[in-house]
Amino acid sequence: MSIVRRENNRSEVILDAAALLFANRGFHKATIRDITGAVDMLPGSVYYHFESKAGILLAVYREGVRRVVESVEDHIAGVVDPWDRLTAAAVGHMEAILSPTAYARVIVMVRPGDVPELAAELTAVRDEYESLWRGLVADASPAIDHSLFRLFLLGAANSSQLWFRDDGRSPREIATALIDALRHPVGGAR
Amino acid sequence: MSIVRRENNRSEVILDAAALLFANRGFHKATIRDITGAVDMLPGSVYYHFESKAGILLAVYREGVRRVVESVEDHIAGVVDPWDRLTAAAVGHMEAILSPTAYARVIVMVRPGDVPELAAELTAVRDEYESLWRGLVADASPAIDHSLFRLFLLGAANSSQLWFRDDGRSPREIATALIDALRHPVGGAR
DNA sequence: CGTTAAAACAAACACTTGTTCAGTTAGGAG
DNA sequence: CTCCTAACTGAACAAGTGTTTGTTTTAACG
Repeated sequence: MSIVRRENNRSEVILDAAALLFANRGFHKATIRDITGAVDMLPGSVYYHFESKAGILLAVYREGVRRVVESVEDHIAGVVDPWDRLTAAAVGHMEAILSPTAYARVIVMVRPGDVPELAAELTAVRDEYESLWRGLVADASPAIDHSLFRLFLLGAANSSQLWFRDDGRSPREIATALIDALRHPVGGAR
Repeated sequence: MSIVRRENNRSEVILDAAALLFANRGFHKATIRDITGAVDMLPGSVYYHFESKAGILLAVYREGVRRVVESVEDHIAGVVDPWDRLTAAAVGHMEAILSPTAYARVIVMVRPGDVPELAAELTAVRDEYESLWRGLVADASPAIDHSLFRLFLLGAANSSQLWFRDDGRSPREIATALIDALRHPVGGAR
């Protein structure tokens, strides 16, 4: 009657492989065979652990968001000045979505619309994260519209995944430069 | 011996349909049958006009870039002040990539990495366009690194495709707000 | 008209996709 | 040891993919 749970649970291993492949190739180009091949399994075996391929993505996506949230909260902890908080949050965000761990990268790589059956749920998960930013932006109280400011900020940050290279600027430097660009005047007189 | 060229060339019709589908669903989720179905053809018929599915994408992509370039150049024509030029260019860019015509939207929707066989070529085409921005940014001469400034700017602009809605702010308003945010001080003292 | 080539059809091909499922293996419980 | 079941295999399936090929239709030209 007791539940038998072996410690050798490979569910997480599958998720790790899936996260890496989803992040690198996108959801559709990463096949079940790619994932199982990376962990020395057969295609059918994943269906003991997960309901479907979409189910794997959802799990990866949730974990990805969890890690970004964790990273951001770690960075802003104890920081009180609104703009310093914004910078800290940007650093946390950037480090997460550029991390080779790949979980957080999936959030940027696969767009909700890529998987129609999950679109609503993925958007909800993402929105929950963005609401964290709503507070951060509101506290810094920039001159322009808060909503646009947040969208521009996250848009610019996430796009870094397209051009970021390990031998270039660090995520921290990029994040700091981004907030600086939005905070301080850079243009000439009008 | 004379070349027979019918005026009823459906190549463009195919491209229009492909552009729309690529923009809405992405390259891999838009099938040849989707494209031909939209123009009342059979799957095999496109291979008279195009070498492959990737060939269609390349044609759409090139046309998309051509249209963005055209839009940007139209908007900056005659504008001399560097920051005004930047704003005008942003408006041109935004209107193009948010246009329902779909050609330019493909540039943002499908990333070079989505089609490995074409990655180099797509990147080259895109780079050619971005070099236009190199000049614009350099002329405005913002305080921060030109390269980062351009990447942030285009990243934020392109991400608007994810949240833009027809019943909200116009592309022009969004573009203007973006440049304004990067130009004027919005933050508190430090 | 008949000839010629453009343009599209019709039907398949070879392959990959996610998924299913009866059977096998292996480790903990009694 | 025996039983149980978590974990996985092996092999297939049905649907969908891009593409090819031989044939037919369509329109321009002499």
